[in-house]
Amino acid sequence: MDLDILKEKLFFMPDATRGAVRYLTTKQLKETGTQAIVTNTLHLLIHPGVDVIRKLGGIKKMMGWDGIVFTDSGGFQVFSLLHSKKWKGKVHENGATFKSPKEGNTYELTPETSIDIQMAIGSDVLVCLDDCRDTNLTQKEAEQSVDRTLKWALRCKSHFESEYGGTKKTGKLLTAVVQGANFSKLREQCAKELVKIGFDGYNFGGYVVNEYGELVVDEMTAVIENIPKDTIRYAMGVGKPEDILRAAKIGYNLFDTVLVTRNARHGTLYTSQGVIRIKNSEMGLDQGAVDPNCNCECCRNYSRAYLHHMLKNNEATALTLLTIHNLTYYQDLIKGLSQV
RNA sequence: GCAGAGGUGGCGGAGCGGUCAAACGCAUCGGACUGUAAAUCCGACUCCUUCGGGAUACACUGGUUCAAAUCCAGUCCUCUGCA
Repeated sequence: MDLDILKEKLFFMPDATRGAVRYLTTKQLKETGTQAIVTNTLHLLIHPGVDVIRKLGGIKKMMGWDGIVFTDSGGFQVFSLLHSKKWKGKVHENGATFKSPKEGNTYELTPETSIDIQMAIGSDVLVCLDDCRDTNLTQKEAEQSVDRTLKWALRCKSHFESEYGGTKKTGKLLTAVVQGANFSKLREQCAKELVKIGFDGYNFGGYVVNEYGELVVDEMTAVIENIPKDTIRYAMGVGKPEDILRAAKIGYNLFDTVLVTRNARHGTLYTSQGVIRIKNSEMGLDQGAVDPNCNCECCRNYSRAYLHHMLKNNEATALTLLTIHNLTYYQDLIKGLSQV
C-alpha cells in the first residue's frame, strides 16, 4: 500500500474507535468512499486486548478492511477519561496509569507500550503518545504539556526504530502530535522541535475549537507554517464541514471527527442545503431525500419522512442509513475540495 | 343488584391537610454534540406575563377548615369479586 498519498491528498477518516465505524459494515463503509479510518489504541487495548488482536491477525483482518488504518495513541482518551474523573488514574512522566471502571483492571500506557499496541493492532500510521490537556491552560501548564509531549515523541520514535526497524523495515508511518493549547508561540515551538526529531506527519492536537465553538485558526496556522509541506498534516478532531474547509485552506490535509457518525445517530444531518434535523416534526411528512444532491444508499432509496419515523421509534436501521449519508456527504465534500 | 377498590396533567403513575402547577417514566416540542464510556445529553411541556409574577387546575356538586388533589356528603363513571 502506498501510504505516501497521505502526504499529498486530502482525506477524511471516520473514527472506528473500537475497530468498527458504528452501525456500518465494512462494505457499507467502503461504499461511502472512505479510504482510511482511525482506530483507538486505548479502547482496543482494553477490549479485546492486545493478545486477542494479535491472535486474530490484527484489526484489518478482523474488519475485513483493506484500506488505511490510523491508530490514535490514546493520549486524548487519557485526557478525556482521566481528567474528567470518569476513570481513576494518573498521568505521570512515564505515561499514564489507569483503571478501567468496568473490570477494574489496571493498565499502563507509556510511549513504548503505545507503539507496541499500535503495532499489534496492525496500524499503517502510528501516532506518538501525547500529553493532551484542556484548552484553558495557564502558560506553565501548556509548557509542561509540550515538554512532555516532546519527550514522549522522542521515546516513541526511538522505540519504533530500535524495536521494529522504523518505517524502512515496517513500511509504516509515524506521526507526532503538536500541543501547546491556545498559545500560538508554544504551538510553533512544539512543531519546530518535533520537526527536528523528524516524523512522517504532524498532527494538530488538543482542542480544536474554543469555548464559542470556533476553530482555533491562529494556533493551527502557527503550526502549519512550521511543518514541511510534504508530510501528513492531520487536524485531529476537525470538524464541522465549514471547519474542514477552513483547515484545508490553510494547509491541513487529513481530518477526522466523531460529529459525522454521532450526529447521524442523533439525527443531525449534513446536506448540500445545510444542516437538517431529521427528528424534527417538519420532517414527518417530507417525502424528499435527506439530500437531493446525494447519491448514497440512504438518499437514493428512502424519504426523510421514513427515516424520521424510524429514528423516532428506535429502529436501528435508521442509524445505519443516516451514518451512510453523513459519511458520504463528508467524503463527497473532501472529493470536491480535492478537485479545486 | 350486593360487596370491595378506584377516578390526578396527552398517557402510565406518585402524592393522601399547608413547602403542589403537582415526583418519576413515556409521549410530544426544541437544542447540543468537534483525536467517541454518546441509538447520548440538556431544556421546555395549563394559560397569560413588562419574566418580578398573575389566573385557572387533581371526575362533578356542595360542605368542613385560616388552608383541600388530600377530610366529609351526594352525584356520575370505571374495575374486581358474588349473585
